Amino acid sequence: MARVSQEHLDARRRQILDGARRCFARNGFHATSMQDVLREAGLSAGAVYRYFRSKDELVAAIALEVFEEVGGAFEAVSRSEDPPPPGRILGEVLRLVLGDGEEERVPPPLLVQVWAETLRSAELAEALDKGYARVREAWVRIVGAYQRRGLMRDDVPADQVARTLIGVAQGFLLQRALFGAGDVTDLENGLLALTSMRPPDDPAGRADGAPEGPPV
Amino acid sequence: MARVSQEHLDARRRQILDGARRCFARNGFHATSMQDVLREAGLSAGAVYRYFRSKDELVAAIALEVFEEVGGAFEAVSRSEDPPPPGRILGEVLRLVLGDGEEERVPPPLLVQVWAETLRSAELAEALDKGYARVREAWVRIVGAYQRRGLMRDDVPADQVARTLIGVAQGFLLQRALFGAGDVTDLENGLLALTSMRPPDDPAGRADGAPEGPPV
DNA sequence: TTGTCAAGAATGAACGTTCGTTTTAAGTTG
DNA sequence: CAACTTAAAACGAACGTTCATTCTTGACAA
Repeated sequence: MARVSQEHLDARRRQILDGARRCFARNGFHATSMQDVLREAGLSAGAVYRYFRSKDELVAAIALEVFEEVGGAFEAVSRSEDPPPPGRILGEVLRLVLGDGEEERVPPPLLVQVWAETLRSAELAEALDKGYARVREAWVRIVGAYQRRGLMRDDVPADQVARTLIGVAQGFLLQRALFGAGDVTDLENGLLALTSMRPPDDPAGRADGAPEGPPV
Repeated sequence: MARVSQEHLDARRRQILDGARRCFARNGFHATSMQDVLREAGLSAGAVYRYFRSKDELVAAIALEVFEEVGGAFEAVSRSEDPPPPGRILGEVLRLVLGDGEEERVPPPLLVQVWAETLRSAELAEALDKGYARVREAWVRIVGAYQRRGLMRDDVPADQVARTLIGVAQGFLLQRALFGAGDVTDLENGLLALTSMRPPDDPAGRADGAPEGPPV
């Protein structure tokens, strides 16, 4: 038998995934042809189709990887018992997702393509739903900690705040993909300014009052 | 002459755009074939190609429409001299974008597809850049008003706060597209809670101090 | 160690399909 | 009838995928 080592098989698979990632990040899933992927991976059609049964399978594999990496970043920072302010903690998440300087992790354009593809694939939608549920739970705990410590009014359901915070991170990643610019520090500052706002009808700045009527 | 009235021409064009919008919102630009568009619009190939020279032109027309609608919503609410709190004003924007109950405006899934396509098209990227610049200017004015009134610390550049707020709206729209759920009211509440936070090392809740060190 | 050999891995030309678009002919309207 | 719109068939190009073939690998006999 001329069976090749498992490491070799894994490396080949990764080689294909990496090449495909570059293509997909550059041109999206549908505008990238298999020929493009083959060229970028430096392999022939037959070789690639030994590792992935179809283009769809390749797309799904990459999308699931992206979910894993992004979801992992969101959960990794939620372990703290004494959570830092929202701006800092979101900054940590984003630095994990973007790759801290040296090695690039998830290119924001690829993430946008994955979002778009998720709208068309039931399999991806299910995976994203599960990942999102886990992330949301983790962040509900963070918000709960804020509320228990009296740092945040607790008459707003923690889930709504958690979703808003996750949305802030997603919006930042989207802007990174679309406009390139925007440092993580800018987001940290922006959120810092928002969290330190003073309700307009309450110049004293009491934070746990009901400055503008109860939420609906 | 069998020349048809201008109204008829406009109506036909709109009929095509509407059908294509439904298709694109459902399946994305690339997974939608021209046959799909023709069927949905109830027209033949020859008819459609009389109004749009190519599929790309049709895609661009729809994307530009979406930019116009979303950008318009962001700017429409920025006219106020005495801006409401961020949560409320963002709620207004989103209700404009989503269509206030009755008529649907921009379906969030279509918006996600437009974002993805913008990453591949220089023409769309340019249009989005211009629209984003205008929206950002408008929101810098809003944030400036907050800061001038002492409602928000002014040691954070208004542009960074504006971009963060725009990101909140984009993140909400993304979640609407991906998960369907999430009411605009939830976002208003979430932002209300965030803006009423108390800095952790400053229990008194002074809003214009420097509760956790100056921004970088 | 070296040589042999079969099985697995990789190749790339070719296939059938489907795409966006064009062409041609029939239909419609003032 | 003339001017113009619509329908539908047909086109070339490009796509994802397959398959007959060649190359490479690693166990094993000597």
